[in-house]
Amino acid sequence: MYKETVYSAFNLLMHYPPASGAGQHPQPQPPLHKASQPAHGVPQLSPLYEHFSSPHPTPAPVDISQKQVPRPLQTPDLSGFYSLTSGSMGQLPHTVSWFTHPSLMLGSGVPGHPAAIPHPTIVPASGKELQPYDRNLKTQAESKAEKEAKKPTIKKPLNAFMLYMKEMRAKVIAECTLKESAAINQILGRRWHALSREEQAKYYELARKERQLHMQLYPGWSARDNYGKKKRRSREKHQESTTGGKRNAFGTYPEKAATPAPFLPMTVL
DNA sequence: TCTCCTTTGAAGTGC
DNA sequence: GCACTTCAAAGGAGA
Repeated sequence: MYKETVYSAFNLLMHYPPASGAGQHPQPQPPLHKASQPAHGVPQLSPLYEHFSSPHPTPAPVDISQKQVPRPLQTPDLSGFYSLTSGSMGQLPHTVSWFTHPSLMLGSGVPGHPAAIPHPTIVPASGKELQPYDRNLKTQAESKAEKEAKKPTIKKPLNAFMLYMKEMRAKVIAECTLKESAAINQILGRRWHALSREEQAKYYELARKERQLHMQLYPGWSARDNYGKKKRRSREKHQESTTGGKRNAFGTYPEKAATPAPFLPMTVL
């Protein structure tokens, strides 16, 4: 099974090799707002890749009126949203994600909201559902740190690529019979680079709206709040994986790819 | 059970 | 202002 997974991913990557060489991170694309053509270095699609590539239809203008959709006063049915990859966003990628994305499911988690339903971005730090208070287990011995750890965590809003991954993951899994997320994410990363500016713009716009909404819902929240809540691998290991190289004698990573300037279309205001 | 892997982008930190 | 770090999602693999 694992072999199949590896072979599948390998075949796909061989047909759509990294722009900057095997094992390397693709070179950052020029800022999209500066490029009128697909970024330099983006390889032409092979027939195989074309098979996997499923360009989005020309995006319809984002319907801002979606914001006005009445908020549910009862527990929202999250099934559609958590089965997002099986349908909702895939079918209505240009309008629905605003309302169906986990962190955008309004009507819950808003302080003082009558529904008092936890917002989907709010999860226990453990990542598991909150359980009723257990008197038998809770003692004074429970450390303050542990209590802190069990406080609900407000997640970061998803960026454009994360929104894209969420929408396309199921499709890649179905097409490639892959299940391993690391391999799937590699494929999605290459697909992302192969998207047109317009297609990417759609996701940048969704991400921008999500950030705005997140700020409105949680005015005092900072990404720093979640720092240290995940145990991270060693820095050196992470750097080697993200730069494709080891630290030099100066302790730096000379080939660190610069982050392309974000593309912030002003089409919807 | 927990962490890593793997991707991009946003945001935080440190100098 | 730049370079670097962390965290968002996902689920299999391995310790």
